[in-house]
Amino acid sequence: MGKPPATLGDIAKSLGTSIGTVHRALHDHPGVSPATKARVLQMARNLGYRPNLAARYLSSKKTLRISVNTLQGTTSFWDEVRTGIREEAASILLENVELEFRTCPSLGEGEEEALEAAIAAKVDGIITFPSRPETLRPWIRRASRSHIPVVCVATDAPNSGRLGIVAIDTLASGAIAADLMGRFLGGRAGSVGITVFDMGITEHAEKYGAFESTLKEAYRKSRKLFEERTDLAGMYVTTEASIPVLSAACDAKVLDRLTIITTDLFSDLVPYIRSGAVAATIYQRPRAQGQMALRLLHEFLSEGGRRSNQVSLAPHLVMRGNLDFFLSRQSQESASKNGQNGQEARRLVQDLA
Amino acid sequence: MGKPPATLGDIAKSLGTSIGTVHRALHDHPGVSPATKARVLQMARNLGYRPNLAARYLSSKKTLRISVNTLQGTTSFWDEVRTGIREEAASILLENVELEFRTCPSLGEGEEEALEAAIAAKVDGIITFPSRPETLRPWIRRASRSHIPVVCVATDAPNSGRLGIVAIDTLASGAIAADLMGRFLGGRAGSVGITVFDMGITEHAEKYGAFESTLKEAYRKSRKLFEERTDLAGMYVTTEASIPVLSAACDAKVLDRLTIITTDLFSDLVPYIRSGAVAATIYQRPRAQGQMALRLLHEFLSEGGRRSNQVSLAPHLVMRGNLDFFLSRQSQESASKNGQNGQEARRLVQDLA
DNA sequence: CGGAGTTCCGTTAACGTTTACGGTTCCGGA
DNA sequence: TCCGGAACCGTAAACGTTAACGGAACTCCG
Repeated sequence: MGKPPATLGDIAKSLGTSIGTVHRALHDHPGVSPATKARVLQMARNLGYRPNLAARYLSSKKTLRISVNTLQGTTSFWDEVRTGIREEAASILLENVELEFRTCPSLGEGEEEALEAAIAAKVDGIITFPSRPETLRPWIRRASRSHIPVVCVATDAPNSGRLGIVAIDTLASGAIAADLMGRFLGGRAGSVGITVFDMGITEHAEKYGAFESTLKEAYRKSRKLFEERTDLAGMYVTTEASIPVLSAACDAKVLDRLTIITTDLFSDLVPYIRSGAVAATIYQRPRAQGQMALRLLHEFLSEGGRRSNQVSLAPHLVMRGNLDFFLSRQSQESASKNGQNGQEARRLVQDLA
Repeated sequence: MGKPPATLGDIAKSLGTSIGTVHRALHDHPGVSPATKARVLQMARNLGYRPNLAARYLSSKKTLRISVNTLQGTTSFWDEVRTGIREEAASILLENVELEFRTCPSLGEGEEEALEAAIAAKVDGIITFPSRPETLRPWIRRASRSHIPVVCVATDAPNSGRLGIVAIDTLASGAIAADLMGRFLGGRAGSVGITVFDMGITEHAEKYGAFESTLKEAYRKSRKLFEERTDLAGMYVTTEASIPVLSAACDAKVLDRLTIITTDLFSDLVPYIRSGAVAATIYQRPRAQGQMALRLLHEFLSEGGRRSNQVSLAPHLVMRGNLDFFLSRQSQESASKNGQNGQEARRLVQDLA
C-alpha cells in the first residue's frame, strides 16, 4: 500500500537492462527489439508503473498545445466558455498548457478550416464546438487518426472518434423546463409554445446569408403565433433568439399573460428577467463547460484519463431573485490578474477584519 | 513574454551568491544574514521568480497531509462531500495529497477534539464543517496561528482566521425558493410556512439528547400548524428534517393542496419528489462543495492561491423530470476505480462503436 | 578483409529544487 | 595562542524523466 511507486529505474534493474531502453520501449521509440519491448511492457504492467509527471515535465519542458475552436458569438456564451478554459489552464499546477484560440466569426464560417489549421499545426489536443456535427465529423476523425484528441463542447459529434464531450444534459434541461412550465401554469388551461432553432434552421440562416434574417423571421413567426393562438399560456424559447420572440410578445401585448421560460443568460435578456416578463431562464453554464472540457483533455493528455469522457452538467435556473448572483459571477472573470509572487501568496490570507 | 521563468540559479547568479543561500532566504530558513535575505527577496521580486512546483515535488517528495473533519451524517450529504474531496485529490497531477478523515459520529460530538487532533498531527491543511462556529472558532484560530490553513464547507465561521469558505450562496438559494414559491402559487391567495432548523434548535436537540427528538418535534409542530392554518398554501422546509414535516402533511391530509419546496436530496425524499408531493428541492451540491474545498486548499498550499477564498456555489433545482439525472450522479461515485496503467490510458479511447 | 551502415542498447547530462554536509570567517574564553 | 562554537555560506547529491551521444555487434558490399 505505502510502497513507493515503481520508476523507470526499477523496471530496468529488474530486467537487467537500462533506463534508456525502458524509456524507448514505453514510448514506442525506435531502437528496441520487439522481444525486449514486450518484456519491458510486461514488467511495467507487473510493477504497476505509472510515470512521474513532475519528473517528466521537469525534464522535457514540453508544453501541451491545445487549440480552442469556438465561435465569436453574438452573446457572451463563447466568451464565457473561453474564460472557463483559460481559468482552468491557469490553475493547473504544472504550467504546461498553451492555448491557441481559433475563433470563427460566426456560425458555420470557417470551422472546417480552423480544424484543419489546428491539425496542421500539430497541436496536442483540440476543444471544439461542432455546430454542424455532420460536416465536422470527417475532420474530427482525421484529427483522432493523427492521434490528436478532440473534446466537443455544448454539442456532441457522435461517431466521429472524438475523445469526449462536455455539455448540459439535454434531457434534464428540457425536463426542468417542462416541469417548471407545468407548475407555473398551475391548473390553468392553455397551450404552450416551444421554439426550436435547431441545426435545420441554422442552415436555413446560412442560406439567408446572415443571422439577422433568422432573428427577423423569429419575430415574424412568433408575432403571428401570438395573434392566432389566443389560448397561449406559456412559451419556452431556446437559444439566444429569445429576444425577437420577447419583442413580438411585447408588441402583441401578450407579454403579461404569458409565462415565458428561456435559455441562456445574456445582457439583452436581463431586463426581461428583472421585470418578471421572463419567469426563468435555463443557464447553460458556459464557464463550467469550458473548465470541464479543458480538464478532460488535460487529464487525458497527462495519462490521467480515469474520468468519464462524457460529462453531463446540470443547468442552473436563473430567476429574478438570484439574477444578480449570476451576473456578478459573469463580470468577475477578468479579476484576479495581479501577479502575486510566491512569497506573498504563501502568507496566510486571513479574514481577521 | 516568452522568456523562460527565473530559477533559483538565476537569482543566485545575478547576486553573486549560491543556490543554497537563495533557497534558505526564500524559505525563512536559518543561516542567512538579514542583509542577504533582503537582497535575495528583492531580486526574487525583480526577476518575478515563481517556484517550479514540478521540481519541488520531485525533489522533496513531501506530501501535503490534509485533514477532512466532517460528520458521519444520517443522510448522504457528507458522504458526497467526502467523495468530492477524494475525487479532486485523485485528479491532482502531482500526486502529493494525503487525506486524513476525522469523521464525527453526529452533530456537535467530538468536533473540537477532532480539530485538536488534526492540529496536533501537524497536518498541512484542514477542511472542516463548523457546525457551531462559535465553539469551533478558537480552534480554527489556533490552527491558523500554527500556520495550518482551514477551509470551511457548507457553513462559514466568520472572524475565525479561516483561509476560505465554500458554500452554497444562501441568498441565491433562498431567493430561488421564494421566487419558485411565488410562481407556483400563481395568483392564489394563501400563506406560506417556512421551517427553520438553525443552530439554536440544533443545540436544543443536544439538550434532548438525540436527533430523533428533533424529528418528533418537527412532526408535532408542523402537524399542529397544518391543522390550525387552513389557509396554508405553501411550505418551504429546510434541512433533512423535511421528512417529518411531509409525514405530518400526509397525516393531516393536506399534502395535495400544499406546494412544498425542500432542500437537499436523499433517498427518503425521492418518493415524495417522484409523486409530485414535493414540487422541487434545492440541491446543495455536496460533491461540488467538497471538490472546491480541496481545490482551494491545495492551490493555496501550492503557492497558487490566486483564486478567491470565498467560493459561492449556485444550488441546483431538482424536480420530478430531472430527478433521475441527479440520482444517477450520486450512485456513480464509486465507479472508475480500475487501475489503468499508463500505457493503456495513453491509447485513444474512441467512440467508434 | 576493411569500412560503412544498421540495429540495438548503455551512459550521461540536463531540468529546478531540496537537503545534508563541508567549509569559511569571526568572536569569546582558556 | 589555540580551541570551540556560532553564524554564514558554497557544494553536491539526490528526485524520475527525457534526449542526445557513443559503443558494441552484426550485416552488406566492394
